[in-house]
Amino acid sequence: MTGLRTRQKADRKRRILKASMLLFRRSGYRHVRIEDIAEVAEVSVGTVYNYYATKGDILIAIVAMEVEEVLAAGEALLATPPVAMRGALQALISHYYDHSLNYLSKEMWRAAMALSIEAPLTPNGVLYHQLDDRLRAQVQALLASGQAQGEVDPRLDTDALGDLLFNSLNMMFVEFVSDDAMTLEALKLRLSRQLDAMTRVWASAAHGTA
Amino acid sequence: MTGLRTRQKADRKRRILKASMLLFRRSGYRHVRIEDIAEVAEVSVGTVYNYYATKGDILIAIVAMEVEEVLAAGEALLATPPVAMRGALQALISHYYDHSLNYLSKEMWRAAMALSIEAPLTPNGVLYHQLDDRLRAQVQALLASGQAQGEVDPRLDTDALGDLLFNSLNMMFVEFVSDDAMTLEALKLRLSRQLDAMTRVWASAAHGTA
DNA sequence: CGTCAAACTTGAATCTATTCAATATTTTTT
DNA sequence: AAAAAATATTGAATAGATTCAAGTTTGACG
Repeated sequence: MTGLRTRQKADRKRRILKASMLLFRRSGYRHVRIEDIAEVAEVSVGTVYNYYATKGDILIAIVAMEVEEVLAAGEALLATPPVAMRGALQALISHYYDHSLNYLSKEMWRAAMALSIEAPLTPNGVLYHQLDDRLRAQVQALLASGQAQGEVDPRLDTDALGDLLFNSLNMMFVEFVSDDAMTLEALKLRLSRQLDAMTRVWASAAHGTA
Repeated sequence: MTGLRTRQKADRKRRILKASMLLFRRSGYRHVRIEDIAEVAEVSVGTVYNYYATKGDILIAIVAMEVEEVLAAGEALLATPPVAMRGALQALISHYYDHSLNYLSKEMWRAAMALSIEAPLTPNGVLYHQLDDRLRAQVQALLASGQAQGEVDPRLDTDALGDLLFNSLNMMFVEFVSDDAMTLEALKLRLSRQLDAMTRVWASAAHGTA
């Protein structure tokens, strides 16, 4: 049987995370004070800091949940090799986007991104960047698998193109969360136009239709 | 003749900005307290806030100086239409990168980016995004001019491709400033690989060499 | 000049994230 | 099961950005 202390620890940590999610979504990350979280989680301010080193850590824990789910879904998509690259890319990335507001509000995303940029060497920042790298690798893997199937011109540098595309989709996501008025639809439309521009070229190169 | 008050105002504002640049570069944005700036600028804390609404405003003012210079140099490059698109893009973007550490340290860039993301609606955030948009427009204009000259396949959507490329170069810059060990060389190499991947395809499309 | 209003400056007070020394609880040892 | 050790909790204290009421300085006008 688990020791009392171990159970209490897990329970307190869960309560703190749950309270934070609730409050962050309701009132915004910035506006919520540690004191508020402590109150809802029924612990003291000091205890919150026993479980999470900073307020930002709590937020990044929520981001990690979000991204892990998206990555898992991405793995599933990658498991069945794509029929058409253009559609597969659109599907993968759209899924990233569609899932993004499940746990986090736009304001929470902004705060998380700001954190990861401002303090890239904290455990937080490192974790955030690792998640990004795994997403990037997924996009690159999809392109590589398309190339292996002859869907993509074999002369293309799929790693570089995947890098290019991932960077862009990531930056577009930054702009999406930076603009409360921007819809998912608008975001996906912008993505779509870039995918068209990219893949139209590939096609012409691959089939020699110039 | 200018009133005394007007002159004093300009003088104080300049002193505050100068003191801030000095201190930010020497000790890092985070580490510098408004009190330190006030002391070096020989004004009180309250006065600093009379000229800049927040600490971040001072930083963004420095960023704006930096980016305005880069934009001006970019205009010059655009004035003489490119001979080879690949080289022109590399030259334009390399210039952005090379100039970037003239006024700002990596740590200052990180702080500025974090600010602009976290608070996109403040005058600060808006200004930062406008600067970004002007840079983006420059990349797109270069591509468009290359297309007008027949350097780039006329069927390509240069706005979308410019958007794609700009997003990527911007995100790579984020990663550059997030990693104190990363050199400008490494950054430009990564860019170069993406440009190769992009332009190799265009060339084959444009010249029908597939 | 002398006076008044407008525009500035000032630093003490406020608001929050974070730290830390004092307690309190749980586990281990005897 | 008492004592000692290990581990957690607590909230008061600290630090630094920002605010604001009170006090100054400047410029306009007689």
